[in-house]
Amino acid sequence: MSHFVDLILPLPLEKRFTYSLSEDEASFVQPGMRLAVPFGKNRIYTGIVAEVHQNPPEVYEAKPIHQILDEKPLLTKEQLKFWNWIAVYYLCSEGEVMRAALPGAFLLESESIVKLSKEVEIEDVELNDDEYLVIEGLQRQSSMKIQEIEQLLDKKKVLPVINKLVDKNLVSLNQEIYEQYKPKELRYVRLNPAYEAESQMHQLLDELSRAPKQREIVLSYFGLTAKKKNALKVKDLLKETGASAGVLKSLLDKNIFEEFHRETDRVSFEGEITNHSIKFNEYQQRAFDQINSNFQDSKICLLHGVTSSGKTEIYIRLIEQALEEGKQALYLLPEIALTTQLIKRLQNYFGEKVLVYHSKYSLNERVEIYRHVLNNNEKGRIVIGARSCIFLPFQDLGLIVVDEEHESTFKQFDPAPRYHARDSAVVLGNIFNANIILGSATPSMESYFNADHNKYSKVELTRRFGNVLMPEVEVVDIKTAHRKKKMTGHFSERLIDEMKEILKEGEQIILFQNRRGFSPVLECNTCGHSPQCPNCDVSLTYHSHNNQLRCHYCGYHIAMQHQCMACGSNEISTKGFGTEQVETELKALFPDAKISRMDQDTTRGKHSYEKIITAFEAHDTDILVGTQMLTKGLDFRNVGLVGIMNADNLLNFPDFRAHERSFQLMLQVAGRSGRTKKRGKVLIQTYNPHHRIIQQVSTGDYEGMYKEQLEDRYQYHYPPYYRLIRLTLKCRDFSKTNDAAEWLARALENVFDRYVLGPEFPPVARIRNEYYKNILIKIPQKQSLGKTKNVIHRILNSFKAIGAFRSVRVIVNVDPQ
DNA sequence: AGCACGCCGACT
DNA sequence: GTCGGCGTGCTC
Repeated sequence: MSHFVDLILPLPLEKRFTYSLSEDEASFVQPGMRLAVPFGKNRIYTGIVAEVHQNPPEVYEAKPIHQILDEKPLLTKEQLKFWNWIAVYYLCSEGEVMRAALPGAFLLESESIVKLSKEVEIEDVELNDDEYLVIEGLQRQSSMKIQEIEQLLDKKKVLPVINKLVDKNLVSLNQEIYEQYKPKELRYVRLNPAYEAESQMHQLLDELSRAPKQREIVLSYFGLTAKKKNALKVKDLLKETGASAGVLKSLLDKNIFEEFHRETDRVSFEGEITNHSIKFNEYQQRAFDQINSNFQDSKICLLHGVTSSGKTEIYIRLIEQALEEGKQALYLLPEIALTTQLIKRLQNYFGEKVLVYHSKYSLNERVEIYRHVLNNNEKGRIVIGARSCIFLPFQDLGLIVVDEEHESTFKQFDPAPRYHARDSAVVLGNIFNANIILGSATPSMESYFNADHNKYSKVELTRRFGNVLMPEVEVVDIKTAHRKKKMTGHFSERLIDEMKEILKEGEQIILFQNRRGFSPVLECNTCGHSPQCPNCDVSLTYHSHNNQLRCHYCGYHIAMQHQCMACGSNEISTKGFGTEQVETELKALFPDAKISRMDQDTTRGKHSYEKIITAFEAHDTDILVGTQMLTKGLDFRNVGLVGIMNADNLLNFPDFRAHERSFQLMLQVAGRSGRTKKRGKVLIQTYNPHHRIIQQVSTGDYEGMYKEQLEDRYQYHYPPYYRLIRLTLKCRDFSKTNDAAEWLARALENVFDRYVLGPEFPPVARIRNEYYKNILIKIPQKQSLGKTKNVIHRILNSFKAIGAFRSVRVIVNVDPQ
């Protein structure tokens, strides 16, 4: 009987691929294991076993596999099920899910290696220049990668050259597979057992009398090993004696010491559990009890708690509860909120049971965390991290916390799978029958709607911890202020006065300026021309720190221009304002204050984000200017005032979620103010002081905002009443993009009729010299989601079959944010 | 996605 | 003449 295996390969291809297995292999291979398989002419890929079976493929001969990479499955049954759900729901391939889900180090790929054939007489063979260079190179370094040969010959197509050499039997072409994960090893030393007897020991010390440094090391070794019996790290020994590595080396060379290596764990927590036991206030206690009783009949609970109402303590107790039942817990956070503050808090409580999983972590660290979770180790019982955490191989998940559930960064934008971690977590939770808690001070419309319609249960926390009052919000009308000439740059008189007051009292200030879509752009005062990016349809923005004009989309940059490129005029000014300009104006207004800025430019380095935060916490900064980064779960104690520089550029964003977003953002920034005893203050500068959202922010009226927005969403057919799928077409050829979009929209309209919108150019219609066009499909609640997706799938397949549109790519985004 | 293959214009 | 560009088709 022959055996076959269906594999998921990490490619954007829909199909699984079938390979043949030997009898032995078939008895060993299980779903979830990794296999290395040949793919295409000369490549090797890592595939995941989806199924082992005995049905030979009908139209082709299955290739045998190359190698089995795992002893036992790397993926659980639950994961395979979950991957499949993501692929079906978000209209992408399982292979794309695989790429997102597995730490890169698990995906071995082959590389072609060229080697010199053995025992050939090169002298008698005729070689051209390129061939000669390759042979000469191989005589020097025995094997070369294709890329190295490309460099050597300084051309791109080297394969013809290599093939000729292979034909002449001079070289061979092999595939080499790399295991990317390398266990971290620590160096240890021990005394050569020959010296262990007491007499030998004395003799040794005598021998070393003329090498005092070496003698000292030996003595310290005895000292250290006497205390604890286990092996001694080289690092510790050298640290104790202060001797150099050289001295130890001579002892090793003399065979007095022996060196050996041991694998160690990269992910470890070295602090102490301080375990400040949690004291709930009555409101927290009530919420906690309510959540627990809700979990009895509904597994998903929305925790709506105002800023600093103590949601984290509730999460911690819920996690503790899950652990007591012997289960694992997952704590999801939006990317930007991965603050050390929260992680420390959890680690102080749970010690090394907590692991942080994050895309910024190294290849190797991620592999180790993955294994800990897979083996259901003590370490890693609690995983905290951003969206990709949902792909870890949980064995017995008892609780998922989705903190700041309204955050749109939970949605992956690019590349596929374009999944929403909150929504996917709900599905993951279902698979494990786990409890799920979605928490936010400003829940998303979708989640609140679900709670409203009894899909989720809901618990409210309306009091701040320690009964601190919600900040007092004041709206400043800058239209009037401008008219009355009471503005200094972008600062109203009210804001300046308030800031002076706060600084006098030694408190801190946060100023919020949303940069999105509103960066400083150069404009000629004579002809109105502003420099454009040659590759994208956007204006270049001015960055003062390096005096450059940059494109935010493709990274194109030129030096700052002092003459208009169109008319040559010298009168150029910057329009729009970002954090940088706020900072400059601040320095003029408050020359004595210590000012710091937090935005994409200042947080580029690995720890720069942390540095800014720490400096602010330590009160080394008086005024912090920043973008939305400021809003994310930072817990400052001494902020007396939060200023929102301009609320209007948030509100006027062309998106159906703009109002919801503005409300959430403003309320979240406002929440940074006054977290200790004293009541904080928030100043909102706006041209539209009577805008409903501004009013709702100033009274903290979530319910009002929700009701009103819901009305709009109903009226204009948007979520949560309608689901959305956005198709984006992308191509280097402008008219092809148009034609293809038109074709696709018509085909969709045939089925979905008026629920198809577009095609439309997005706000930025050309990026990196590629043209974009969007089609939006709205799906009414009663329409079957599955069937709709099947239809879209079918239409996309007919689309791909049209030769003229072959160069047009279609990006599918389900539930676009 | 990668990669081979094939066709076309631009140069040593 | 060859090199490198890109469009097309295929991968068990």
